[in-house]
Amino acid sequence: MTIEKKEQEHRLHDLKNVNGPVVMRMAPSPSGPLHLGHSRMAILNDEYVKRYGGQLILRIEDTNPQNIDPVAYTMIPEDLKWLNVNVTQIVIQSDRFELYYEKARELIRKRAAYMCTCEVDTFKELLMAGQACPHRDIEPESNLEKFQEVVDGKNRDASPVLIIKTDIAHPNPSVRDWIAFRRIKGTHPRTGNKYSFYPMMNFSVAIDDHELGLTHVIRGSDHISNTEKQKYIFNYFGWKIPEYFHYGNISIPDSILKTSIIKKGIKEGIYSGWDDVKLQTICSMARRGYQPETFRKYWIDSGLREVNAEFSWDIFNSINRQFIDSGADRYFFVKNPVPIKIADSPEVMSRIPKYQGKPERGFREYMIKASSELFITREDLENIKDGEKIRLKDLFNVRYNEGTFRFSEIEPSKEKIKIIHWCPSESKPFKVERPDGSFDEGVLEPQGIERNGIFQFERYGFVKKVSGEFGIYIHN
RNA sequence: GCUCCGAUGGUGUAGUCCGGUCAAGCAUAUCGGCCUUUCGAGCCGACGACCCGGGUCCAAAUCCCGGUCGGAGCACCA
Repeated sequence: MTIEKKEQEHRLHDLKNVNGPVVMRMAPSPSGPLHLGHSRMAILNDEYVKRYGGQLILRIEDTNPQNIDPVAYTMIPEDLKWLNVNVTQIVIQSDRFELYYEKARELIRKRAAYMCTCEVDTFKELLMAGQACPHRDIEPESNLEKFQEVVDGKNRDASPVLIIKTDIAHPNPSVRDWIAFRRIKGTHPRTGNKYSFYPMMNFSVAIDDHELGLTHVIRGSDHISNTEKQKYIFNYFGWKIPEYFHYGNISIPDSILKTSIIKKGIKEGIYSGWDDVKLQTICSMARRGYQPETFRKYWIDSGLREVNAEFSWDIFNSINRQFIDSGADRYFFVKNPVPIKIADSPEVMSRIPKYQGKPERGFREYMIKASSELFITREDLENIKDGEKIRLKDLFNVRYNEGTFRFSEIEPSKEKIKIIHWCPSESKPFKVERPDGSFDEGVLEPQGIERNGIFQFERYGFVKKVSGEFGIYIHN
């Protein structure tokens, strides 16, 4: 009997209620460029649109002028392009304020929304007690008037809000009569000072999800109660509610993802910019040598569950390794180099394959003079025992005795001995930046100097080489 | 305060909706071996899991109830 292993490909589960093409969206706020966490929703949405056909809308949610960094308007589409996410339409919410106002007026006329000028604390207290605020039953005409006044920017001193009527006794207090618009001070990067009464995310999202014809919305579990709130809008208008799926949040260890912290860090010089190696922004990870395919495979493999999970750098790096390994020629980089002299060695030509098992890729060749000086890492030197024989990879064997290396033989030993890498004396200084911002300093073999790109430095790790003297560590 | 969700090996997951093909798949980690020279890449192999209790059923990782544990979110950010 032969046991056949069934090859199981990781596959995202199907979406519910798919009838024909889907319309989906991703909706980042433009507080900065996209990061690793964002890439998940982008790729997952993209995968489903690829599966079913349809539209993928990028909707930039810039309805809070205090939370916008203008660079995001250009960086977000670039990040998505790099991730190979196929956006079919871009919608910017700040283009649509008039639409939101119009829908708000309709809701006021339906007695589904009202203007309120209660103090924040008073309003909250009433809500917690399940009591209506005195403004709740004011006639639509009066509300429309007040709404228009605020939209027109009159009565600057008060802090009016537009509230959506839901259920004042709803078991979840946060679902009870929620705020749809509030006044925000500050200049909007795209609309300037034209508007000051801004829609809350729950309002603009509900309107746009309908107006843009969304069929399926997948988003984080942090939106569960928002979905409930937004459904009130759909019901007031009699709109068809999209199919929602809420996935669990992924916590990404050892990462800095909060744009506010990143911006502060950039200002203070802790980070060199959005693409600083210490950050997990898409632009940084791209610069560091991560591949777009890695993001996609990782997120598909992780699946789409309602449970929260933890991101695994081990697995992510392992996937990336699969994508970069075959393209990465090997070179010797000796970190913390120590020059050693080999006694009694003959002149030898060392011929090292650029890629093990693929001679067609070529060789690195070095003529090593008799009794030459070479570099090895301090770590290797410290670990050599007196009397030990070791192999200098693709060169010859040496024996270490009382502080001196003596040539032993060219042919590889039959017995197992330690194999270490080395660099010829004419190697050049080279620096590698680590993901924590520290630097490894050493020497790189001469033939590795000219070429830039992704390489594996043997026994060290994969490095994205950006110049003749500098590279960025990717992972081992 | 309230609402919601989940529990599969060290880690990340597939399977759970529609119970049998699951004596549980994949990946990663670890360990071992192999590449007639990478301790760190690659290839091969091994190890290793269905939270607990009860119920339904011929049959439960899968359905129901209880418990325990864990997580998340919300109240003028998105």
